[in-house]
Amino acid sequence: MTDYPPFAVTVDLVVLTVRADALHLLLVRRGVPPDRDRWALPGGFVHVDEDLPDAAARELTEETGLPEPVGHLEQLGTYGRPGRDPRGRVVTVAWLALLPDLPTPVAGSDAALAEWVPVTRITPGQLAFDHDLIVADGLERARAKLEYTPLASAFCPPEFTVAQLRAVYETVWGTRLDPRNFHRKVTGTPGFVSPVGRATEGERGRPAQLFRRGPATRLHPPMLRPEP
Amino acid sequence: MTDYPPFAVTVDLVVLTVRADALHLLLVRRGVPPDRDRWALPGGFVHVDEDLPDAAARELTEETGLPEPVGHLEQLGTYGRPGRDPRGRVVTVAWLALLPDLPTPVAGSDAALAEWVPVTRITPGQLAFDHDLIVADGLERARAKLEYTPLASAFCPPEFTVAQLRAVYETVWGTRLDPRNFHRKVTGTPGFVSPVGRATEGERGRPAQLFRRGPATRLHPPMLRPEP
DNA sequence: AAAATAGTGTCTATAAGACATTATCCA
DNA sequence: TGGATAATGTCTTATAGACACTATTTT
Repeated sequence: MTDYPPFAVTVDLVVLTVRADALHLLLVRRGVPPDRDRWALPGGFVHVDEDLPDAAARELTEETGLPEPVGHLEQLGTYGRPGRDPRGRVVTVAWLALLPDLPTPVAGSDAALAEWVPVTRITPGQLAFDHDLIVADGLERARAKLEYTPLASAFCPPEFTVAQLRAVYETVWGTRLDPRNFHRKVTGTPGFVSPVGRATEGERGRPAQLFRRGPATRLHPPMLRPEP
Repeated sequence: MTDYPPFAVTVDLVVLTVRADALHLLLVRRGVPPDRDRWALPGGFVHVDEDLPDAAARELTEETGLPEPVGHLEQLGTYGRPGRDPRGRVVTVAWLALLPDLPTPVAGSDAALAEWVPVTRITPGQLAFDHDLIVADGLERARAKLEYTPLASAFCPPEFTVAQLRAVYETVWGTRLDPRNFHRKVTGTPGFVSPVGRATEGERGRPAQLFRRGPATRLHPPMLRPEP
């Protein structure tokens, strides 16, 4: 083992949520060099005896202040270009997290410096290290996954309406979808959503049926983005 | 940097090809401990000043003896469970390579011990380390990517027929596809393949038109696997 | 001529796009 | 009652599945 070059291994998180009809990314302002006072992805070093998914989940709870696991967390990719971190040879395993809009805003130890930033506000070169690239990859992954998985519900609370789910698609894709065709597609695709049997109360207009995430892991057939 | 636990970082390759109507995986028999004499994925340590894609490409050429880059190489995922390698904390970045059936069989320095093994011959627990899991993930990735990308042509020589391309799909998916509907789909999807203008010669039956890989990076609409 | 393989055409079933209508709440 | 939102229905178009037929080569 001592014959081989030592690396530091970190995890970095692309944490996305939908709030106020805009896609938001969780960023932290770096308090220490390098890239001090610049925005960066939340993350940190992997512990000696820690598996990679555990490290990602740990950082996610630390940065969001959420005790229980909600939403969705998956590995995005690994970035290790020499020179990407001036401190030395650091390889980072990036993860993509999709979370509902949290009623409890971020609060916790590391979360004090964390902020939700609309992805439209992020400009190239603004982020520390190679985090621009990682964010771009994460956004494309999220957009693509909505096509052939039921993961849009990861952006929703446990019980949600078809209109809420449609808002997720429209926000993440930046497109408008026909409410009637969307309703037919969602309720007609096996396992996409499961009806709760109750409806919303106290809202404007006709009450909407509530649904939970269904058992399907893939959508058959997929819901494809409208072509440009 | 010295405050943080040191890791070794390796790359491992899931190299697939289609030969004799069967999907084959490139495996090496380990010549050194640990797991000596067991089958394992080709791979090795990342060099100090080497980017991860470069390390993967280097290992690929070393193990296959191919000088020029052919086929397709993409990052598959990163595996770092503590204890996955008895030598210490080793994180491996796994890559998926799709290659045409090479007229020159594997030959080269490290390639002497490399062999093409039909994936149906691989039994659980047969491979070293956690390579069973990596192979399973690689196979699923390859099968899924054929649905919505034109990557099946990465298994073919530069010029190929529709029947050859269909054989790739049938072999990777383990299904039979209707030749006429497949022909319509391939030639009708924009950018999937580009006609060369020549045909095969000296084969049995009517000569087949030759095609090259088209400019598309995604298939619209995708070619979905037949449901079970 | 027969066998083999390539390519085209036709009909049907399924799903998506466009859009009208009805249903049920709150103010 | 009117405004707002949810849900259903209809028509058209695009695509996939099933399958018949024609075309061009080798033997």
